[in-house]
Amino acid sequence: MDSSYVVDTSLSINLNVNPLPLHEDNTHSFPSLKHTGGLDGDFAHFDTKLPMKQEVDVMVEELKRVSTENRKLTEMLTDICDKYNGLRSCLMEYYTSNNNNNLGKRKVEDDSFGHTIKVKGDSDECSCKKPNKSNMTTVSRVCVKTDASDRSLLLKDGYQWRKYGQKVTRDNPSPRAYYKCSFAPSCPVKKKVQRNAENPSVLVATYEGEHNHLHPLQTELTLSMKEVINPGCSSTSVISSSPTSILDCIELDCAIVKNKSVLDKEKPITTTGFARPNGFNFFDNWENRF
DNA sequence: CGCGTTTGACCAGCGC
DNA sequence: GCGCTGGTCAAACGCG
Repeated sequence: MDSSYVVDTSLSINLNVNPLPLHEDNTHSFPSLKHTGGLDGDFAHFDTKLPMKQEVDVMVEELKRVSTENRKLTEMLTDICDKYNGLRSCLMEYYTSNNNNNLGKRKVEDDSFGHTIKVKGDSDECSCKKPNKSNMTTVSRVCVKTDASDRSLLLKDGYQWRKYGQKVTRDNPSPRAYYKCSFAPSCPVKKKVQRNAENPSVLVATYEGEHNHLHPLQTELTLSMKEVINPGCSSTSVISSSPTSILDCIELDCAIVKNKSVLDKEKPITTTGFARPNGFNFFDNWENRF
């Protein structure tokens, strides 16, 4: 599952956006394609050589072909969404089963992916100072390499966060910033962001709790999918926006999944394509969107 | 004027 | 009980 999960997210899908050259008869039905000159000249040729009725027939045929393509693309999009949801479910099941195996331990050293760690009675860091209010708290850690000269504690992940505190801790000279999720008023998720003590260019974000709302991009995706289902809405907007949103969501999961090595060795991601040594990382992609 | 950030004060848990 | 520490609150401030 893992390999397909990653491989299937590539953009190598043949959307057949411009299939005209593949159909030999297109050059017969649409004379302008016979030439490589400017559009004006082609259409002039088109206008002068074909009778009106034949021109209409050609355009109707072209319209049918585009409609068919549009339908196929919509089906592909729906299929991709289904596959994505299926893979996501598998991933969540894997997390759940993996966490169940670790319930006996007081502290989970490492889950399989370093993504979501169910901790019984305590957070994953700071072993001991304060017990959590609930017995089971979802805690995840994400390490992101940033520009060493950038001293900000801003870490964009697509959600909306409100900073409510900053503190210098004893074991780390760099301050720790405290954030609450502000996308939904009742969302209990908190985030702590602090630079790695040994490597200040690495931002360590600790997420506590689970969002009780969809990811902002998933919300957008849901709305877009409704447009697909609703025949009254234009499909062009869907085609232009949804696939990137889907792939972005997949990229987010992939990036988090691949943080296992980061959590194991406490060093930043450098090989996934989402984070690079020069400070660019996949969060920059998110930042460009918000 | 609304919203987000900053920052000092305050609170609670833990060790001695 | 006291001091240390991490976490949270809330008034002040800045920005668009």
